[in-house]
Amino acid sequence: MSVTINDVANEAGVSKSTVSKVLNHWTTISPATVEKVHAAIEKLHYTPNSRAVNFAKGATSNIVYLTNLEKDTAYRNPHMFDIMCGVHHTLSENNYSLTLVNTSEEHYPGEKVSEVITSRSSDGLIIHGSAINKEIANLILDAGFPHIIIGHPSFESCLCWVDTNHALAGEYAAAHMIACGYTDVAFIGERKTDYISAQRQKGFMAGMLDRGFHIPAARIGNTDSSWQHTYSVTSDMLTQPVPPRAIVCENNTLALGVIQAVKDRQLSIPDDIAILTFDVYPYSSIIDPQLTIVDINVYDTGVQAGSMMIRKLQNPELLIQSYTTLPVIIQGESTRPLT
Amino acid sequence: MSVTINDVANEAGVSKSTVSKVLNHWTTISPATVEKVHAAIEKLHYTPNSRAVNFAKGATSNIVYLTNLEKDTAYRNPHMFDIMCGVHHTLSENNYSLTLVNTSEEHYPGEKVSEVITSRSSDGLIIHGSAINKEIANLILDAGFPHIIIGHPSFESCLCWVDTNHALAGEYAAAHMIACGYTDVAFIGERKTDYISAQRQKGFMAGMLDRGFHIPAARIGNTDSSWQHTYSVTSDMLTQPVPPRAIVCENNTLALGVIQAVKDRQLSIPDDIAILTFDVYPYSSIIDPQLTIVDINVYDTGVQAGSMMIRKLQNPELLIQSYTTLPVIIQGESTRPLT
DNA sequence: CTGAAAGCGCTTACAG
DNA sequence: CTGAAAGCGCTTACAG
Repeated sequence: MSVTINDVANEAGVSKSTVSKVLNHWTTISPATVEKVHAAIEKLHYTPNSRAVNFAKGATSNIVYLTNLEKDTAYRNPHMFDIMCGVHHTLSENNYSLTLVNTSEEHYPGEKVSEVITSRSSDGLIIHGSAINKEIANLILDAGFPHIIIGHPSFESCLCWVDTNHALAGEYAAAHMIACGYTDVAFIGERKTDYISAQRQKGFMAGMLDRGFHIPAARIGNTDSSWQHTYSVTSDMLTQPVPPRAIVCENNTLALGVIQAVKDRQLSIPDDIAILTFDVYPYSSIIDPQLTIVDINVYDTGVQAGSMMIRKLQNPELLIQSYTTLPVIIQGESTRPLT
Repeated sequence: MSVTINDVANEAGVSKSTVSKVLNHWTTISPATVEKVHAAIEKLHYTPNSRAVNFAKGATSNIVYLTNLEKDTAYRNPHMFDIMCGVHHTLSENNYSLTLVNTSEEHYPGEKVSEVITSRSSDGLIIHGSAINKEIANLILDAGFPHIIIGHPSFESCLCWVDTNHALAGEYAAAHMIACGYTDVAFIGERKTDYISAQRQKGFMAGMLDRGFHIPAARIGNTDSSWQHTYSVTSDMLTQPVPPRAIVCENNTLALGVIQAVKDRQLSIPDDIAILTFDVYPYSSIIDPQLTIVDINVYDTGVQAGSMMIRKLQNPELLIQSYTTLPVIIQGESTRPLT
């Protein structure tokens, strides 16, 4: 039917071993032969059958992206797909393909991972943080299967992972506020037990302190993440004898409550109260006023995870546990340099 | 190294042909033999090497999802990923895997499609409407490669596609308005040349007419999609001697302009003016008031596309050109039955 | 109902 | 620098 390596060998007048070596860029082939083989390939429009290549080489040039995929996941968690696009970009540059595997419909934990590992249908596994658990960790570790987890697993292990440094993003927030001239800045976060919120707060406070400004406890508000609670915590802060000059909100949802509390007090943003938040959310664009945001480039996180996977594949012994963060300030109308 | 079909054959005391037949559910094997083979498989924890299976069968059990993937695609076009999740769901139920291929970084149009087709790395191609063009169409058609396009291509062809019936969604909007008791309903859409807007308008008007209500031209507003224009078109409509009782907005972005125009006139939603729009957008949830929406279940569109692909694979001659739409009314606070 | 044998299209030691 | 041969682990006519 379709043209095979034998047809090319015949056309070029060489053996199929030689054609294979040309295809795989062996350096021992004479330039003249390489030339002949290429001419034959062109003439016959030959493309290697990847199924045969995979089988002979014992590898697939395919990586699995393991995550939870349900109706509406795309709306609720667009970040996960942005990460995926970054992963895809790097892998595709390195001639690897990316296959999706869904853990949300498993019959038992680890079902899909065992399938991937035992069926030898891919060379490595990139796992979104939301899909990792101990069962999966053990399967991977026992099999010695190449993997990268996106997001620090919540349990101790010698898994390979990449994660975002949220404290660093908090420092960026502090740096921006100081650069604008705001020195009395409050922080509205989630519960103290929320990992990301706590990290951002820590980084923010450290960043302020490094620049000579200590943030007192009265300037820190912890909420249960609800609109109502955020509104009331913010209102309390604004009615103190000396209200803060600026507020860092730990996320966009909190920002909605904070903005309303500020507006209801007839205060102007940013002239009376400046506001900064983290992460571009799907609805960031219609928040009024347009907020200044410390955004984490999660696409880049995906790109990094892809590179790590390529390195793992070349050097399976490699233990990777790394923080990779690219924070970006997106300047909105809710902060402005004091003149 | 790992356990092969030969090991299983030895363990079970049969030939590897027999093991293969059991694996492939041939009906000619005696129950006793099937039993023995299964026992051996269990004992050895055997899983077929999918690379070998693919090669021997001349198929991959893999489908490619072709689309544009860039940084921020996930935020700008979450619908595309929701469709993808639907496709993945169906394929995975049928033991097919889904591999992502990106057309946005091609060196020349059709590059990725040729690769997919000639490398025989997948059994079929599902193409998101945004990625289809004539080059790709010709490659697919010439190769006779199994494919489903999601979205009616803009050019004439005998490609297989599935698409959404937007006129039907328009009819749903009309039905909902009438059910609430609103009979004098305006429609605010995009330019007349916008396909989706025109279809929705057509369906809406037909739906109203079917129920005995003719919508006059003065109740139709076409905009250039900008906030400003939408605001002014709406304002004009509201200042007519008899303003409409309800407004159907062709999308959420238009709805933002419409809502502002209504509010600025001190009119109450839905008591003075009821509002309905189409599609759940990422920021639908924070629009105030929460809008009543005719949503298209695009996950279901993906599910349907997946089924179509499975049918195509079983019957390659099948020509599929079908509208598959599952509109859903999401009741918000912007419409309410008149009592 | 079962098995021996050929074949799927490559890669890779190995010999020359 | 090149080629003959074995091998990768299955499937599938075909014969019995």
